[in-house]
Amino acid sequence: MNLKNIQKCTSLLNHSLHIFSSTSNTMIRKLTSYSLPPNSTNSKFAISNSNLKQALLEMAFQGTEMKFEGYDLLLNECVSQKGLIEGQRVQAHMIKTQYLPPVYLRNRLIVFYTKCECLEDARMVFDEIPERNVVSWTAMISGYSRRGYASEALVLFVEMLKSGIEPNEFTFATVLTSCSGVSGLLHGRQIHSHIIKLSFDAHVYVGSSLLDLYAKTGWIHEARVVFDGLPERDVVSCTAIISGYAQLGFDEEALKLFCQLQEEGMISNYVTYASVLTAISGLAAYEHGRQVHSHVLRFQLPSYAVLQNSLIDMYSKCGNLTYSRRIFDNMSERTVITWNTMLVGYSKHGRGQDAVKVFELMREENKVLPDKVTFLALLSACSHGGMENRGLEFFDEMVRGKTGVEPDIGHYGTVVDLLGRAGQIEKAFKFVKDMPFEPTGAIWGSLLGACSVHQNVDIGQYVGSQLLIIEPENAGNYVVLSNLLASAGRWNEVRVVRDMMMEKAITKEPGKSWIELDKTIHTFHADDRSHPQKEEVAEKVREMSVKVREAGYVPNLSCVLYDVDEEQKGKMLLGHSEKLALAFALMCTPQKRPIRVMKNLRICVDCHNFAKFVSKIYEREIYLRDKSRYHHIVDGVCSCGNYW
DNA sequence: GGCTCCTTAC
Repeated sequence: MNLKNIQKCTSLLNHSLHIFSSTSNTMIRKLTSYSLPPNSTNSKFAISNSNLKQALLEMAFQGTEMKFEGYDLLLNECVSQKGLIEGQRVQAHMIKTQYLPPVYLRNRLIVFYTKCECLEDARMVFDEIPERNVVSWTAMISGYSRRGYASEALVLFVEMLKSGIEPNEFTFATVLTSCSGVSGLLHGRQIHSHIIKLSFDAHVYVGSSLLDLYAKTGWIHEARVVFDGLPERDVVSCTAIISGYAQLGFDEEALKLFCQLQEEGMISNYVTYASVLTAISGLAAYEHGRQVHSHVLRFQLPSYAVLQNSLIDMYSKCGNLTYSRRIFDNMSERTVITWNTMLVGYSKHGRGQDAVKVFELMREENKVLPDKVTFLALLSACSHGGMENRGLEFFDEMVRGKTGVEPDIGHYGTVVDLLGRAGQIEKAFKFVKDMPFEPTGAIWGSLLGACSVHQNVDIGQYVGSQLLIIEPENAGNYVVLSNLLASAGRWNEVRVVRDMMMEKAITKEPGKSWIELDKTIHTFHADDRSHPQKEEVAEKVREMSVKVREAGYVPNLSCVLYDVDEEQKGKMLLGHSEKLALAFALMCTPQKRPIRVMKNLRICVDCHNFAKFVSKIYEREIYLRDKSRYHHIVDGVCSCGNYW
């Protein structure tokens, strides 16, 4: 567009200021301020391959009279290209040529503005529609909901009902996404009955949205009922229910359903794979993970960052950091989650140096800014990797406002962990007392753990008493505290703590371990009597126990929290689920093959020690993943350095 | 013309 046209366009737009009153003054002022066309080579339309659209746009800029079809085409293009300036010009053109757009075009304008993240402008258009129809309302509700303005969306939905416009399947599918949290469930239920009343409950999109809402608020059973009741299923509804299970930690159910639906012919998309990979990561079901990856490669799905990120996470949680890093290195566009996932991977594997290197790479590239999670992962990597000073330096940078991320309670917690792990109990204790937040159960808990490892009974006793006030229901706290007191011979206090525990009838989350064999998950509970091969497993454990004792293993009886005699304690230790899983793995896998055992809680000291002996005697590499990190045990030595 | 599912940390 030449200079003459630019001038013409500008003066025409300036004219519009006083001519039209149908659009509010602020809007006109805003639009006229955009009246200078951008350099046409920079314009998104300049690279658009449609000559027609280009011609139309230039006509519009020059003030040529336009009709419905022209505006329609242009706005459509503006929406898909997210061309904010171009779209504003199109609206400016309507104003200046006194064109009064029908509802249809005004709805297009709402969509255009919401897609360009200009919600206020969208609302202005919405407010000025003389006869709003169901599409106008839905478009505006969708705009609010997409941008995270849930309550605005709900308010508008209620206004819509009051105004007498009846919602349809589009409206319901949209408005349900604005219901989340506890109050969301309440609204969701009300909307659900409305849906049934108006007979939209058989609609797939509505159903997907509805079941997703139930899943997100924790009502997975209701979600499943909605899913099973759908007359037809599509990828999205299937993904929603799989993801629902995975998000709530029902990993086995998620994976099972995925396999079942796949057999029934479901064609997955990248969201489905990302969702099921979350479950696979939780289970560390390596064989399933590899299979999903090969599916992704075979079907040549485009390299969506979301999918790549979940693959990185899957490999890291299945113990194969090399593959994680390979995918990471091959990515052309990394998001902050990509970097975080890689950092978390190194952190969980105790590879602090590598984590710091990745973080430095992130800073050098300077394409993506670190966020809260980045620093959480970085600090925890320093902590697990024994890099106390490096961690403190990073934290100091945060406190001095040099990182763009303000430290929150979570970051303070990792510093407590860092100091405690390094044996600086007093410093850690002072840090907790001086920090600008009220200490949480997690923070006292990590400090208590450190006191226990480094045998600081005095601070430990104080920390423990604080912890029992905040988290009286957490059995683990009682166990650690009573063991610490026992190790110092303070038997009376041990008795008090144990009595408190019994009195409050605290139930510990049942420990379980599992392994994957030929894509089947075998789960073991302590003293398992349910596994079909329980006899052989028990026999194998006895055999292992004899062999490791010969090699110098001594049972650590303090890991038993029940008040029974020593012989009984020894027997109970051998019933721990990770030992059963280990035994089963030795029985069922060929010699020399690495063993991968997963545990839902933190591994106990005795089992850790036991596994080290097993790795040496049976010549097996053992990958042991517990709740907080990875233990890679080779020839009797663990990557965690005996501290976790 | 306006719909649904999405990866990291606790």
